[in-house]
Amino acid sequence: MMNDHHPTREDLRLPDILLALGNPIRLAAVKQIALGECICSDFVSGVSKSTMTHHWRVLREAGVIRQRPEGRVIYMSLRQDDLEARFPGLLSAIFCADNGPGTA
Amino acid sequence: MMNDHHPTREDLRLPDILLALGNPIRLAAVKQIALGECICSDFVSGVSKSTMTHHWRVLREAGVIRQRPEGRVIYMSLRQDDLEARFPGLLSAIFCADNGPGTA
DNA sequence: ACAATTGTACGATTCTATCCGTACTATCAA
DNA sequence: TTGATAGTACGGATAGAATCGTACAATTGT
Repeated sequence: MMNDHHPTREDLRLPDILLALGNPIRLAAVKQIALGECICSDFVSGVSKSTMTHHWRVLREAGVIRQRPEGRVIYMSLRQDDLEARFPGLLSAIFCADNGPGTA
Repeated sequence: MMNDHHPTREDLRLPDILLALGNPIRLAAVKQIALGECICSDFVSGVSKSTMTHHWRVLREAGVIRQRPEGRVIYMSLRQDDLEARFPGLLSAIFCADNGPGTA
């Protein structure tokens, strides 16, 4: 069973969010989720399934994404409203940016 | 002697910058530097001098700050222009934000 | 009921971060 | 030249992150 703890909006902490996004795999994952709700297996990363489970957990526990189990899949979405409320402009700055060399 | 490598503007990488800022001590340090150029010993963190040296290095190598040795001190400043050029709006989003619980 | 699919849980390993103390270098002032 | 100051370098301890494989659980289709 999925440990489905999501922090409340008030409990979001900026350092945790920056740390969660400060990993190339997670940043890429979040960018993809930002384009539309998706399930775990939509994301191709080169790491194993269990490693991705770990990354999804980090993102969820930092409050970046929401996981919604439905049937045998888990839909993931960006917590855009919560993040915008607490850290205005942060997501758009991150998504608009060119990540830099070696981060394609 | 200080290892004074600073990445060029083009070499800045978003994940590295987010990772560098995703630490409460470094985030606080950067917020203070953003208020004006300062020297290492201006910053009171509760950790030792050598630990702060480590944090300054992480910030410098990520390209967040610039270190300018002068006499026996090192002036530190935010690389605001470079960061704004590469990641528009990122710094202001981070500095305007309320970090959240337990991050006073 | 059975098999396939989707993802988690757990343990192990490896790598990286954080942190400290001590020793050192460089600069400045007396 | 001697001493104080500002910071780095290095080695080591501890803790945390990333990764994998295997085993498991839940759901769905046959």
